[in-house]
Amino acid sequence: MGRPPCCDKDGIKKGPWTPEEDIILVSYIQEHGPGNWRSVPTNTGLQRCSKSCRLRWTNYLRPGIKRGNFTPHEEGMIIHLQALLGNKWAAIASYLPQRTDNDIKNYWNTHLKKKLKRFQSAFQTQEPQLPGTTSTSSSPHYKFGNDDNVATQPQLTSTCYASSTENISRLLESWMKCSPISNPKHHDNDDNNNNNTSYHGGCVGEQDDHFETLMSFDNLNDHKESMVTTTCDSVEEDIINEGGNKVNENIDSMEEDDENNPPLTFLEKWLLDESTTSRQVTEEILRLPSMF
DNA sequence: AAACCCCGCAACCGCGACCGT
DNA sequence: CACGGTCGCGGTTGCGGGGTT
Repeated sequence: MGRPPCCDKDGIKKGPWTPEEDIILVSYIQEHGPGNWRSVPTNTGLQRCSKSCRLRWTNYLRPGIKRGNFTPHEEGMIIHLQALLGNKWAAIASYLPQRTDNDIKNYWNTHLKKKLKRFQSAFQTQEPQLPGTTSTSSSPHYKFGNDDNVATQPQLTSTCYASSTENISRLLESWMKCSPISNPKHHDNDDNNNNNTSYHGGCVGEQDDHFETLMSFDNLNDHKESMVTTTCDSVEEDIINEGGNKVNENIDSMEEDDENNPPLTFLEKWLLDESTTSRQVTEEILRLPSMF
């Protein structure tokens, strides 16, 4: 609303981050924890705006990030959640803690959206009745599925980007040796930690596993609870606000079955339980694109 | 081999929400 | 309650790499 961009100031650098900048940022966050982004450029001397620092951290430097291929299961989750929540990438990302919202958004826009178009155009004449659905028009988001090529397609080829991460890892290694991991002071803003759901273990891209080892400070796990609560609330709100419009009958029936359970419970059950009907629907969808 | 085109991804931008004063 | 500052989210852009001609 007329507020000038935070990055308009002179001397604020834009564009790709250098490994050196990454090291500075990571070192600072290791010491102070994520959050209070406003003070990051000041305290680190980085010629970046606070937004840029936060973005760099959440989308690339944050530990536990998985890069590269999306598995069919991840794809199915995204399809499910997009159908449920719409373009709430942050909410979707909270169910795929190793993926960033940006990653998911990009993947949706570059892969899944196209598949939707292909699928819809191909089925405009055929109007298939998906199992478990009463009407294809009532659940339009399900009108597409997995392209075999997508999951197997290498998405992160060897680039200077990956080598940058390795450089950072190398440089950080020496830093870590002489700097025992401090206990980052948590900041009040829960939103800062929305994506910090998996700082421990998990599979990361091969170029990042070294990095992850360096970055796996356990105390960040404390942020989990607030994230889950937030997600639960937002999902519940979405379901209520939209009157279940985006939720097909399978979910409605599940909701009735689980009406004593919190919404998150049934949603997670729906998403994760391989035996649920809706899961079967997705599997059906995932099988469809082989014809394209 | 060079030029061109397409695609994927990292980063930026603008806006709304939230929080403290 | 109003206002200003900060943060997070979603949409968009632009660059670089790979593929094609």
